[in-house]
Amino acid sequence: MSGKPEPGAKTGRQSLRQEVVEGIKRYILEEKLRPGDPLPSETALCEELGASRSSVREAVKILNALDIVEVRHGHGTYVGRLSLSALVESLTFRGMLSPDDDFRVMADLVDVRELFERGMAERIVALLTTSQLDVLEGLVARMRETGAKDGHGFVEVDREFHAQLVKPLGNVLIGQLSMAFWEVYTVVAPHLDGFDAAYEASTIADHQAIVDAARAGDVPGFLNALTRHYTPVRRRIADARERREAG
Amino acid sequence: MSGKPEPGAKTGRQSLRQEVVEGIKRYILEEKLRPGDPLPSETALCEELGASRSSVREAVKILNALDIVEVRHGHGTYVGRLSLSALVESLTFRGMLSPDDDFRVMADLVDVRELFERGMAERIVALLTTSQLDVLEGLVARMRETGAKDGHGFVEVDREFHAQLVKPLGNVLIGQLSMAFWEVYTVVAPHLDGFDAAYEASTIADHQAIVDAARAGDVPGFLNALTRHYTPVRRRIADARERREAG
DNA sequence: GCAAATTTGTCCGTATGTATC
DNA sequence: AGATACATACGGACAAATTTG
Repeated sequence: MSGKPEPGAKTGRQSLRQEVVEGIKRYILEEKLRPGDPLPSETALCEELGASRSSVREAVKILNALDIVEVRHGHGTYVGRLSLSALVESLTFRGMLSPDDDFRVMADLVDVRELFERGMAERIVALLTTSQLDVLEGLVARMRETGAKDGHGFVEVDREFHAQLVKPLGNVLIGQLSMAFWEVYTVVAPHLDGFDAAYEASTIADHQAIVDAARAGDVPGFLNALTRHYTPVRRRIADARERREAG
Repeated sequence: MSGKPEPGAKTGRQSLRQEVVEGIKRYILEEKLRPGDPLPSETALCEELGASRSSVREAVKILNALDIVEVRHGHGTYVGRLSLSALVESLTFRGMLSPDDDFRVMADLVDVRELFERGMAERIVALLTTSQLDVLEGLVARMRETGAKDGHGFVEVDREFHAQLVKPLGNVLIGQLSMAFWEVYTVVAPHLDGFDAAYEASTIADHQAIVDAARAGDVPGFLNALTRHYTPVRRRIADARERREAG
């Protein structure tokens, strides 16, 4: 029980930390805990899993990075929200790291976002209710008001628009991935030198066209509107890339 | 420099650990390191970032979970591969956790995989070279040989097939996401009680049909083949769900 | 508002396992 | 085999945050 790491279990075992990680995961599964439920304190986990506090802490930090566990200082440890925050962190850093390939990361990102909306176009148009369409219309209206003065607010409304767009699908994974990519895009884009973050005036009209086509049940029109919306985004990335290679 | 955590910086700051996380990321960015490049040792990072080993270790473990950093015991710390391993871990656990909603996670997963291939159908058919088609054909042939005797080998070939299918797109994100979802699926599926993991005999024929359509440049046929391939997968998930709700 | 209790955050010192030379 | 450099793990102590009486 003291310093020694269990000389009895000499059989080739993983790092103790990894054992603790699996132990905590197993604990959550076996106790059938749900996001937000409290976990034993660090000292309690030490006893339960037979490890020192350092090992338990490192394990908890790993699970925290994956949003499997949530830690509140001076309060306790809880089951995490299981969001895709780890994907955001990882992809954001990848976008920052690549020295000349960073534009490709952004292009790939936008491609996937467009793919989600194009590929689900039929279902989106069919499933959007009148009230959901009104919400989208309201967001476009907010774009018109916010657009000129507040850049940050505009971006936020834009985000919400695309979140609402894929919502009727009922596929939570698509929604979360879409938002994760959106977040990565907005974080990485400003760091690309020569990147023009300004939104074209046409952006608002493009969003309006998407809503109009959806309301009319016009799938081809919906797809056309998506093309008009994403083309300038792709164009901006390509322009910035050329500008760097040139200048 | 001793025990106290810099009383001078009283301005509302994050946890020191998070500071160290950001510090290490900044170090990699500023030094323009690439995956595989060595990082300073833990003790060196302690000095450089003004933190104790515990804090540095916890920070390194967090970055390790995101594959931003890779640790080799007794050797050193290196820049990670920036894979999507964190997404796999996170989604896998989500699939295991949900008490009755786990089938939905799987269904969402399969939907996205199919969406990738359906949405990119035109580009895939157009971009697949003859040699790439031969590779796909060879994988189908290996399915025929491996199929009966070795279930695990079959699954591996299946995985490789879909990896090769999205490869010509040149969108690394789609390829990695596709493989990540595939991995989650194969890990979670066996844990769903009443889930029939056996592959239908038609699976091989469905893959062959995909190759044939692609070789013929027949996009509608390619889409049909994808439908035939994914329908039984979706059916199996729906069956398992009904079986649980019934039994 | 204060103080006590609980819990996480941070530090240090030391010993051990592992890989390279 | 020995030496060195590194990550792994332990245990104890104190600081900081949060809740509760």
